[in-house]
Amino acid sequence: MKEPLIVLTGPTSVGKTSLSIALARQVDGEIISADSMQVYRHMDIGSAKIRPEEMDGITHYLVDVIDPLEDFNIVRFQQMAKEAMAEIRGKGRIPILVGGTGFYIQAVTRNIDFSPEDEGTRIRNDLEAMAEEKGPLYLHQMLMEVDPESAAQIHANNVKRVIRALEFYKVSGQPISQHNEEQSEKETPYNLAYFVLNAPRDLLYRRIDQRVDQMMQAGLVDEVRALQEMGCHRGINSMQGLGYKEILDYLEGRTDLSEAVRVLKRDTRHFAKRQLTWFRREKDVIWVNKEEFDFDDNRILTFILEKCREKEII
RNA sequence: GCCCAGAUAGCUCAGUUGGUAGAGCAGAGGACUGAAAAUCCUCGUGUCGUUGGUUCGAUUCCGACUCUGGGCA
Repeated sequence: MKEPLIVLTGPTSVGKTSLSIALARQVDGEIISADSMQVYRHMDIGSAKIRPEEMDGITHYLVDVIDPLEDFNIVRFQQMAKEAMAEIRGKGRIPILVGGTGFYIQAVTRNIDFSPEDEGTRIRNDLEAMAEEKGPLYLHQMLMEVDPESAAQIHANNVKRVIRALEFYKVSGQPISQHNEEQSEKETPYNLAYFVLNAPRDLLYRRIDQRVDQMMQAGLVDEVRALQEMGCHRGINSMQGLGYKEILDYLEGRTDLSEAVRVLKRDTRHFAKRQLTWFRREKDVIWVNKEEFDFDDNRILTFILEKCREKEII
């Protein structure tokens, strides 16, 4: 019998957090955060991080574990998530993956293979410099020569993706297109129940706008200023998060505050849309449309538990 | 009351030397396998304010009207 794993996700501000606590209570589970920003310490308001008192005694993993100046990525996430799952299972409990970073969830549920690459970053810096100097088409040409299949799939303007493909080829000697194809054929090693919480688009957007206003009232500007004083700047991974890059733009005088807030709301709406696109593509996902349950969390929870029983997870 | 300037896509506006129109933003869809809250791609028909006139033909020129700014009384 495969080991059970519950996933609870959905677009930003749909209401995952409160539901996740109730779910953990019901199934005797512990929560692993699948969120690329809540891993960082000192980034509480902007990442809408769960507060300790909200946890209601449920153990959380991968929240507040990385320094904002440190680099974090999907490989480290996958490794730490696997360790957390082992620990939870050791206690006889069920791991629940909760968060909005679809790529991170996929790394776990499909157990994507990331082989070690130490020299990656040096190559990456060289390629970035080259892109800067000679333009995106030049790099795309380079990719065309070593991995025509990837070159056909990746748009030349998508410099990050082109660089990664080139980097992969240089380090492994294998085209990334081939690697990706192999990985995409993998089946999940878990007995999986993958729930995507969703709500009507206009409602979702209204909640996003409201939530940004609440973040501002809660002192987002002060939080970002403190991070700035710790040495954080827009070049590092953690400061690419929504709420951080916009407020940094304001603090560094590139824009005024009302414009920063406007852009933050807009980009958060765009982000929610991209999250939904990602989940639509994932197979074997159970959609939970809140309006079908009259927005009643108890009814939603009952439905989720029912599905978990069907799959013999609980 | 008079004078001037506007009235074109959900919003801000461009434009048509008269042959029924296009940008940005908003919005929608998609990609994604070591930056992923990142990065990238695709998608624009709307009584061109209303109504007469000139014209083969008017959103474009002329008149009247309505509304919105601004100015003068």
